[in-house]
Amino acid sequence: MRVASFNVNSVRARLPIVVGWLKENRPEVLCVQETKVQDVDFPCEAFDEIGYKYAFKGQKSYNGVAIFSKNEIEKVQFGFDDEPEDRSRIMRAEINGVAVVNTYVPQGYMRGTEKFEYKLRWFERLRGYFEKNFEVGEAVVWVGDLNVAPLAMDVYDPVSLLGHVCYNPEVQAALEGVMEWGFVDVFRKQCKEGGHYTFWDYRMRNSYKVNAGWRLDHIMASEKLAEKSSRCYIDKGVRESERPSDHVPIVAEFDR
DNA sequence: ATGGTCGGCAACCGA
Repeated sequence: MRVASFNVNSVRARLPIVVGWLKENRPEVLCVQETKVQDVDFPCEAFDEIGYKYAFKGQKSYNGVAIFSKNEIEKVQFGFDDEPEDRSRIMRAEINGVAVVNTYVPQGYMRGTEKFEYKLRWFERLRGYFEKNFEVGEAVVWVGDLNVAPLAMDVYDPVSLLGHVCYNPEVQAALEGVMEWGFVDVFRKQCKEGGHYTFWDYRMRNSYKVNAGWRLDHIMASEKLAEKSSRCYIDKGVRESERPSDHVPIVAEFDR
């Protein structure tokens, strides 16, 4: 099965791109982040027409997560279990017997702020979430915009960017704390070379052209599932579209 | 490679 993750930066603004990408690629699972739409306004019809099922939770203007699948999406839950906040940042479901967790991790604004502390705490809560809801031996895939570049090779300029909220030792350790539950970075397992990015900042002129990017979007698989991974790639094709997102999809393929 | 652009939504916030 193929599992993909894509920060769409508004599912309505990017509707032709998302629908076109699903039609062309037909993955079993696509997780998206930053849908930026309230549930009543979610563009369901466009996905009905191409034979994709969906589950989503959003809010006005910010955040919002969704899962699309050709197959049944079962056991859907939003948020950190019973906690009311962040229901539009984390969701899970079961698809084809695989547990799928889709997250949009808080960006963190700046180090030394409450928002950054919240981001660090968010990873700690996530570790607890995996411990509580899943067994290390099962097939779990955790994907999303994690807002962390794990290694120096995952940012375009590791010297000047060191200390950024998405590239510093504290967030890297926070991510590592979740990984230690039993996850494998599937892209890094399949590709050892740096310079492969999933995000290019809109605010930096020509960032895409000069490949001034970051690897912030990830597909993490439990060891049992990661053993079955056969490919993992970043799909930059969507960049050819009109009005592309600042992120591109990442796709992982697992043998049955 | 050292800078600013988007999306949502109606003034700026968040990335």
